[in-house]
Amino acid sequence: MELTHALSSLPVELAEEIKEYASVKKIPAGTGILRAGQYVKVIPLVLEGLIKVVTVYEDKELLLYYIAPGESCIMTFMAGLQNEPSKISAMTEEETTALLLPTTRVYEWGNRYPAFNTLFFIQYNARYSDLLETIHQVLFENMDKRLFEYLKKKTHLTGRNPIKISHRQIANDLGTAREVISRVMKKLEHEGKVRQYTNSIEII
Amino acid sequence: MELTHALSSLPVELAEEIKEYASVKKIPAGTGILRAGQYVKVIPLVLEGLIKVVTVYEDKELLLYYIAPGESCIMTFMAGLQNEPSKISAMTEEETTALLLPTTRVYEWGNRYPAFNTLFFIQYNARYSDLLETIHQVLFENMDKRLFEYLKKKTHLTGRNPIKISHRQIANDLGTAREVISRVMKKLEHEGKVRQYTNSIEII
DNA sequence: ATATGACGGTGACACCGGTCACTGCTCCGC
DNA sequence: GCGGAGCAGTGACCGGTGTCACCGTCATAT
Repeated sequence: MELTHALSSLPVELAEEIKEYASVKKIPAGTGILRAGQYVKVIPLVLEGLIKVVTVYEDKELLLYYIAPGESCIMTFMAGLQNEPSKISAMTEEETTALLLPTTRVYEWGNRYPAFNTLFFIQYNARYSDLLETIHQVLFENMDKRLFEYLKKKTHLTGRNPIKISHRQIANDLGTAREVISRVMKKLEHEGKVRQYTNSIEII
Repeated sequence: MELTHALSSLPVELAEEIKEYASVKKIPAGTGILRAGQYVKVIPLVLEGLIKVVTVYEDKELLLYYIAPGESCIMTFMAGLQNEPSKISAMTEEETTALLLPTTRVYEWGNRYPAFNTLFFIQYNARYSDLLETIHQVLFENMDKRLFEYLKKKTHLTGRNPIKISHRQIANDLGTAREVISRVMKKLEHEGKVRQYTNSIEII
């Protein structure tokens, strides 16, 4: 996604000002963007790539949602707004190019351009919905379905079908143990929903 | 909480305008405010009482969080903003007086008074954090702790200690079965953390 | 007084998922 | 080639919790 397109919903004047003060940065895959407990100085807007957001709890973690191109990590916005430390962690899942907005400017822009706020309200919205869906899955679905949904979402977001990922990775994202993933993967394979190759998994 | 105090963080001019267009309403306990799938015309700001917000999933439900005095149900805001149906349900837990803001005015106010947006950002924040905590509890804690935390929060929010509530109610809120609550309550009682009377529960 | 309905208590049971212990495989670096 | 690291597969086990069946108690309505 190009920069101009990402800002197309905003007044031209504001878009120009953003381009002036924000910087575009290319971030390699697997880079930590935000650690829980950390304070924040920039708000990223993803242009290309994929960021994943997780919550950590007593050495276990859980994938909360992904941030796709055109979206922003509002947790950083939130953290800056109330000057609170972040409750979540974020890292790049793919190589990612992002527009980095300095927090100080962001709040100023919000005051001067009402449309700028709408953008963040929409983001809050999306994240809230994501969390709600995560809750539903965690509480009401069993591993079979959670795992399958996870794989589907992953192929959909990355655009790759045999995806390269280890069982351990999946277990981390779903907040469970590796053995469990092994077991359930076998079951899914048996049901003809997935196929496993060395080093990768294909959805059918 | 009085109306003027609730609006004290806003510019006087805006507060006056709000008082002009919004209406204060007293709602009896147990009234449905918002049903999942419904569209919204007013945004409530709680002045007195307590609203609870739940999500429904295949005839089971789960308490997401409470809305205390001074807070607002941003899900209604969200629903109005994108004209989407609500994904959650809300009802009064206690008799509640609320300030009802007509959605059309709200967006206009957001445009004219930047400070008004901040108020909603803070609310979004609070709800996001609530959801995150709910996720932690559901995924990482067992029933013992979930139930105890639930009771603690309830006494804290209502200000009553022997609280009047049925096992079935609790089970609904925690998204589990009545028998489970019976069982775990016995355990908590045995551990000396709670006491059960006919019709009510006391925390120790 | 009796019937009805809501509530709580309880035992038996099954299932899911977390844990442990161990095996075998592949890919490296030395 | 050898050893170590990381990964997947597996069987055994167990604890938590959802479910079923059933009973006793209490309050209320008829």
